[in-house]
Amino acid sequence: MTSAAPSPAATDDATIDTTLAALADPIRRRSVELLAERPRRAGELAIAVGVSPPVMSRHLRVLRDAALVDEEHPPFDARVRIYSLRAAHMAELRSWLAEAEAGWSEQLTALKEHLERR
Amino acid sequence: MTSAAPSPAATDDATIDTTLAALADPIRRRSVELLAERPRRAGELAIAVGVSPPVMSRHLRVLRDAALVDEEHPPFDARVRIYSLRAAHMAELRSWLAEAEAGWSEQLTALKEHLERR
DNA sequence: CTGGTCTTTCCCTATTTCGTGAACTATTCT
DNA sequence: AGAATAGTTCACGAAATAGGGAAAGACCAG
Repeated sequence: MTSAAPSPAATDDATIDTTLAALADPIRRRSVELLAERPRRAGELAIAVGVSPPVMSRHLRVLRDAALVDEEHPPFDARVRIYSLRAAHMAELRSWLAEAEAGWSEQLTALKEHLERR
Repeated sequence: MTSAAPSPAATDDATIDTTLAALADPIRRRSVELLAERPRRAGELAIAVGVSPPVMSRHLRVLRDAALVDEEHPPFDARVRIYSLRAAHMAELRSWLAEAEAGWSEQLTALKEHLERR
């Protein structure tokens, strides 16, 4: 609305919204799982998850915008892009989960009682 | 496709996929936050999150399909639907997160070593 | 310089989803 | 019975997103 918008930087654009939206896709989540083991190249990921390079590239872009992965050029071959996991913004998701679970714990107690009474 | 589809029960249809997809929406996540405090009626939620009843109803349907919330009719007024949180399928998300984080911890260790060696 | 490799971007179409407004079901109140 | 309430479902069009394939950009090897 106002002309003097805060204009959040692309790197800072990662909210819980974008994090969850990024992880909501099976291919992206699979990629994250693979990257959890060790950093990998884009093409390696494309083959591993079974998608074409263009599709993989776009999914990696989403993960990058969500600040879930980090892109880097290896010194030996500048064509290659090596992707690795960033833990930082995942912590935000974790804290949100923990907060929500705090509320559940109360209801969990009630649920347990309910189940035991059956 | 085939007429004899496995037809997964609506209650059992909750995978991590659907869980994350459900939580990816701001309105739905806000609803979950509100339900974490205490169970609420559908209309109450609609007003709280600032959406029209039809929209709220649909979002609640998504949360219900994801097995994140539970619907129940109160004894005093059968028109009302009271929604409450279900913790069960969220545990799946938590375990997935923990698994992914297990992979990160190794990389964090390696990173620390790398930084200390410089 | 030329060919081959790794990855991304662009154009296009198909599918999904969101929100609005009207209509509908079920239930309560007078 | 008749009107009002609580909530859901069914139209519709608008917007975002996913996938495929062609082509471009950047780079290494001969």
